[in-house]
Order: sequence, then structure tokens, then C-alpha cells
Amino acid sequence: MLKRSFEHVRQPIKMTPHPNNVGTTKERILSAAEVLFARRGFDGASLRQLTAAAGVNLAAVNYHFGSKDKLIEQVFRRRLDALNARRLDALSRVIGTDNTTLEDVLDAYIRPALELSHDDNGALFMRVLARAFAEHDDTLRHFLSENYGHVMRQFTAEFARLLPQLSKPELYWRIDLVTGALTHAMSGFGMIQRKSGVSESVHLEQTAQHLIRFAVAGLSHP
Amino acid sequence: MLKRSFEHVRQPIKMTPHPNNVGTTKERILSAAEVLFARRGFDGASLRQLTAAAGVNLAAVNYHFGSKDKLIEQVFRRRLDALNARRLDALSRVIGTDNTTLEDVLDAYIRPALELSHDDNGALFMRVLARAFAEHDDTLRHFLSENYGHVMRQFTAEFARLLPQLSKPELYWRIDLVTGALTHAMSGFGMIQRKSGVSESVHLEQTAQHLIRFAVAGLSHP
DNA sequence: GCCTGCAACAAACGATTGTTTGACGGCCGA
DNA sequence: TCGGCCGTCAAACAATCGTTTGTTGCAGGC
Repeated sequence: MLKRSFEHVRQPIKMTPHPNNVGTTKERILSAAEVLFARRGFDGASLRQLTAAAGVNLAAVNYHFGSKDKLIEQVFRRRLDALNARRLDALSRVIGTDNTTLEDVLDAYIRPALELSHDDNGALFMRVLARAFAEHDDTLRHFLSENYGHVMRQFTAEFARLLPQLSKPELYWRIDLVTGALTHAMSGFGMIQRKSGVSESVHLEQTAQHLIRFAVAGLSHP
Repeated sequence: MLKRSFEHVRQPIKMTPHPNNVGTTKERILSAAEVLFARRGFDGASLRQLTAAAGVNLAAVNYHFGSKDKLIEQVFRRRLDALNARRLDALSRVIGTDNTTLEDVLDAYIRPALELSHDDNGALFMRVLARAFAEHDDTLRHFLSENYGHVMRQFTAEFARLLPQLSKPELYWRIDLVTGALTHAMSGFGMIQRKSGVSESVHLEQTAQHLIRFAVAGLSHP
């Protein structure tokens, strides 16, 4: 029997009143939203908690963003724009040569995501993203596809070039499973947690190495 | 720009009024809860939507379960008890012999989960589970660990026996990543969708094959 | 000096939330 | 036949939700 049920998921939580006493009102709202959406979900985090945590007035969200839903969209855009720009930048530096390896492309795919998940509140955003994936929502699917689908297509094309022996469906399957492993690792739910004696940058490097070797094996096995 | 924002995630939805006109009130509530929690999340699904879908009175949830949170817990228990019983049963049939293969153990681990995700409303429960994972909640973590941790430990021990060359941390990493791929595949968000011409059972078999071969490669690479 | 536009604020809006209440009716054992 | 439990029901509860309102202070342009 659970001593405490799942109730706390939707219970009010304690927060330091003004973790963000710097930056513009919009930025403070975005940062506070990222934290609270990660902790409580889109429905679970109320605008009152959110604006209190940001140290701004309740009406500021509707004033600056129009609605709570528009705010959610902006939280996505702010992080995903940066993530995908870095992914494409990293990819452009490793392709086009004859000796491009699978590890290179996977590194360009994985490392920007891992770095995002290790800086600042980026890890929290990864949980927001994992939540959104779990929502399994068609509108989100379209949003991601329309705005960031070209990134995925570019990586897929490169994987196809490096793995010519795989049929299209087979390749898609394997990329899908790699993405699942990556998402899971970044959301940080699994057994693996950073050891107390290990620095943040070392842990990032270890994670990247494990992921890349795992992905290489999963993608290129006969 | 999104034509429609993420708003619909929290908008009222249309449902057939009484999809479950059979079974006891408790069972009808549990089934309806599974469907609605998967579609809208724990916060997004209100007791009024839920009881209306089940065709029961609003107060029935609090009467039979005590609270909404207790109901959530029961939704978990009903499915996870069955899943883990089948996992342990499948595992017990493949271990203990000298010629147990990695494929056998992975099959015992993956197939019950996939079969659950393909029968009845089981696929919806998988989305509930994926959501819960994304919630990244400590109470949920403890609940899963206390109630079903022994299953995971048994599989881990078997993996360790079959992969003696791997250090403990290395093994945990790889199992973690396999779990991520499995969860992702079952939540059904990825690119791979069942083709219209493929029957449900064939698709299950294909998914199992892809997952097992991917997992074998990821677990046992040098 | 006056006016306009922006940003922030307290206060209130109607709607919806989970939960509780008390009454009603049918069933079963005594 | 009576009495008591059990499941169901409409109705109401206080609390909280996202959003809107009207007002205030403070800039910079004319």
C-alpha cells in the first residue's frame, strides 16, 4: 500500500518565491514555466503558481503571451530552435566527406541534445518534452513535424547513406528505437543517475559515449 | 504558426456516452479511466467526463475508490500485476538451462509488454504508463520499485549471467537504454505505424522481432 | 505641459474542479 | 413483513482554474 498516493502530483507545491529575479518579465515567465511544466505537467501547473514563482503578476501571462497555450508553444520554440540549430550545425561539419562515420553523425545528433539537457534548466525542458511525447498528441506531432521535420529528414538521409544495406522500413525502425533510448536517457528516469563523485561534464561525456556505442550497435547490426 | 495551438489538449472531448455498458460499476470506471487518462492525462481527464463515459454516477468514483488518486493507483495495479505475472512466468520457462540465450530472456521481457499493448485497451494503458514515466515522479518511482522491483531485479540478474564480460555500471546502462527503446516503441509515438495492410498480430510479431534484434545488438556489442 | 502607449497591478469574472451530502429504492436475512 | 445494508442518484460544497477588466505609474514625442 502506498503511504502517500499519487495525490501530490496535483497538489500545490512549495517554491522559492522568486528564483528568477533577473531578466525581463517574458523571460522570467518562460523560465518559471519550464520548471513548473516539467514538475507538474501542463495541466498541473497553474498560472498562479507559475506567476508567483516568476515573481510577476498573474495577468502578465495573458498580457505577454495571449494565453496559457501560447505560452506552452513558446516554451517549446525557445529550446527547440536552439537545439536544432546546433544539431544542423554539428551535422554540417561532419558530412560531405568520404570518411564520415556513423559515430560522427550520431554525435551530431546526440550531443547537442545532451548538452541542452545538462545546462541550466535544460534538463527540465527535456522532461517537458518527454511529457509532451507521452501526451501522444496529434497537434504536437504536426507542430514538431512542420517546424523541425527537416532536421530529422536530413539526419535520416545521412543514416541511409551510411547504412545502404538497410531497407527503408528497417532503417526507420532502428532510428526510432535509437530516439527512444535517447529520450529515455535524457529524461533521466532510468536507473542511471549521476554519481556524487562525478562532475557534470564527465557524466555528460560518459552518457554520450554509452549512447553512441549503443546506437551504433543497434543501427548497424546485421 | 500553429493554426490550432496546444489548447485542445485540455479542451472537452467528445465520447460515445456509454462505451462500457457491461460489467460492474467498478470495472466500467476502471476501463473508462484507462481510456481517458491515456487521452487527456491524469489532470486533463475530469471525473465528470470519466463517469459520463462509463455511464455511472459522478459520486461512484469516490464511493468505490475513495478518491481520484486511489482510482489512478488501481488503474496501475490492474494492468501491472497482470504484466509482471506474465513476465515472470515467461522468464521462468527459459532460465535454468545451460543453453538459455539472450534472445530468450529478451523475449520474456518484451513480448508480454507488447502483447499487453496490443490487446483491448492495453495500448491505451501503455500510454498511461508512458505518461506516468514522463511525470518523473518520485512517488511513482517508489511505487513501481516497491511493487514490481523484484521483477526487474530478476531480469537484471539473468542478463548479468548471460553477459559476464560487462561491468555492473555498463550493464545497467545498456538495460536502461533498452527499456527506453521499448517504452518508446510501445507508446507508439515514433515514425513507425502499423500499415493498413498488416494485421495486428503480424505487426506485433514484426515489432517484437525488431525490438529483440535491436536489443541484442545494443546489449552485447563489444 | 499634455497626450499616448506600454507594463504591471489588484480584483473580479464565470466555469470547472474533486469531494461530500442526504435522500431514495431494491435486495437479503431474520 | 420488517429492518438494515448497499449501491445509485441529484444537488450542492468550497476551492481553484484561465481569463478579463479597469486602474495606476511611468516613460517618450509633440
